[in-house]
Amino acid sequence: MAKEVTNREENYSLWYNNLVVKADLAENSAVRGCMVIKPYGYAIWEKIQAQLDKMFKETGHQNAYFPLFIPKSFLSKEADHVEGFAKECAVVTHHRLKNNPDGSGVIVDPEAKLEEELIVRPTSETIIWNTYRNWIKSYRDLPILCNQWANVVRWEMRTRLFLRTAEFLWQEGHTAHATAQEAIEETEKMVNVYADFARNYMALPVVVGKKTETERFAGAIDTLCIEAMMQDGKALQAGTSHFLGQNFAKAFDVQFANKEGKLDYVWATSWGVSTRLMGALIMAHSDNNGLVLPPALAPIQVVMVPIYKGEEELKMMVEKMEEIKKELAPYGITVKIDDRDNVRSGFKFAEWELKGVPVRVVMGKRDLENGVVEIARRDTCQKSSVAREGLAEYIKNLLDEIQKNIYTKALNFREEHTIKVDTWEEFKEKIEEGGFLLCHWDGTAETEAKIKEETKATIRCIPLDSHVVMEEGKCVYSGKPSKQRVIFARAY
RNA sequence: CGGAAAGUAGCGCAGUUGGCAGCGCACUACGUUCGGGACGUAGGGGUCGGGCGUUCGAGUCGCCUCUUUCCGACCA
Repeated sequence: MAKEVTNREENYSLWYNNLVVKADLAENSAVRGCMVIKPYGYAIWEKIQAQLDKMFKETGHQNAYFPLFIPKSFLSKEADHVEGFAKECAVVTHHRLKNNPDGSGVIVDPEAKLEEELIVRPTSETIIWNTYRNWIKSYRDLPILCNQWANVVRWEMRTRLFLRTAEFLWQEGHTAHATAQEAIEETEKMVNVYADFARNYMALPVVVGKKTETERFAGAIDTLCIEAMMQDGKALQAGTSHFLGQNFAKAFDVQFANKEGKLDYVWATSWGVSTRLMGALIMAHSDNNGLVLPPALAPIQVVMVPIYKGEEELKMMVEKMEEIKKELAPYGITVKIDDRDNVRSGFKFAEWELKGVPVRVVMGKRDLENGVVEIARRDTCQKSSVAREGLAEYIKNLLDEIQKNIYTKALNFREEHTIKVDTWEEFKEKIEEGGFLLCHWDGTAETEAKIKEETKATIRCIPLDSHVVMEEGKCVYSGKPSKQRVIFARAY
C-alpha cells in the first residue's frame, strides 16, 4: 500500500524522495544541498528546456556559453551586485592537491595557491559583460541577444529541495542594447515569454509584476517577475527578468559609438528561470496519489498497461498496443507500453500515477472482445471505457482537455485564495490562512520591512497585468495614500 | 551563527526498570497468483553516527564530539 500522507508538506518530500524526481542530498556536509536528479526527473527538465529554448529562439535569441569560474575582481566592479552575492559564493583558492607527507590521504598543496581567487558563478553578469566589452564597439554590433544554459552555485545557509539548492540548473539570458527603451522592451518581452510558458506549458497561472526596490535583483534598475501560488497558499517566484540599465556597462566599461558618432554606455537586461520550476510543477499540481504533470511537459504522455494471463495473452496485448502507439505517433504523442511481467498491473497503475503520466490506457481480454479500452485520466482520476475505433483522436483531445483542466484548477485555486484586505487587523488574520492579499501600500521600504517583520509576508510584486488592482486607497499599514494594490504573501 | 529535534539493516521505524539486535517495506529463491500497490514458505543483510566513561554487562545511563532535519538570519 501507498504510504498514508496527511498533509502537503509531507507529500512534497515523499514525492521528491520517492521515485518521482528524486533529489538525493549528498551525505557529505560540504555538498549538502546539492541534488541528484534521476532520469525521469531530468526528462521533465529536458521538456522544460526544449520548450523554453524554442521560445527564446523564436524571439531572436541565440545560445552561448561562458566560463564557470569568475575572477574575484570581476565581482567587485558593480557595487550592488557584489553586495547581493558576496555572502553566498564558493571560492576556488588552489589548483592542486598532493599526498599528505604523513600518508593520510591528500591535502591541498599550499604551493598551488592561485594568484587571484576564482568564484564559481552565482550568476554570470560579470563575466559576460567583461566579454561583451570586446564584442561591442558600434551601434551596428547591437543588440546582442544571448542565452546560456548552465549550472550556478549559491552557497545558501539553508537549502530546500528544488526550490533552493546550492547548485542548480538554469538558463540566463543576457542582452545588450543601444537604447534604454529597447532594453526595457526586451525585459518586458522576456517576462511575458516566461508567463506564456508558465501558463500554457506548466499549466501554472502566474501574476506578472514588478519587484519592489528591496526585492529587486542586485544590480538591477527594475526586476520583473512571474509569481505563482502553491497549493499551501505560499507564493513562489518562478522567473525573473531584469532591466539592468547601464550599471554593468559602466562597471565593465562597455561603450559603443552611436549613429551620431558619440560614445555611450550599453543598456542591459538579464533574465532567468531554474530547476525551481520543477518544484513549482510538483507543488502546484500534485495530489495524494503523486505528481500530476501537464501533458505539454510530461516525458510520457500516455502509458499503456496490459491485463493478461500467461505469456500468449501478454504478447497479444502488446501487439495491439503497438498498433495504437503507431496511430498516436502522427499526433506527436509519446507513449510507453509497460510490458513488464514481473510486477502486477495494480502496481503499475500506482507507479505511473505517482509519476504523473496524464493518460493511462488499459487493455485486457474483456476489452478486446468488446472493442474498447479503459482510459484513466490522471488529473481527475476518472476511468471510462472508450471505443477502440477513433481512439487516437480521442486521446489527442483528452490530452488537450487535461492540459486545460489542470490550468483551470490551479487558476481557480489561486482566485479562491486571493483577497482584498484593507485593514491591518484583517491583514494579520488573513495572512495566517495563506494566499495572496491584495493591499494598498505607501510605497516605502520602511513599511515593507515592518510588515515583513510582523507577519513574514513580503510584497511579491506590483502586478502589471491586472486592472483589478488599479484603484486608489490607503496603505494597509501606514494609512498613507496609494495608487494601486500590490500582492502580499508568504513566500518560499 | 542562534533555538529545537533526531541519528539502530537500502528506506521507514520500535526497542520497557541496563540483560541474546527487532518489526514493516525493499532484496534473493521456490510455489500459487495476476481487471487497483498479491500471498505462502525459506533466506540474506547491523561497527546501534563516533569517542571516552560508569557497570559483571550499555542501543539504553553520563560527558564529549560529528552529522542531519526543522525554526530564525540569507535567498531564485
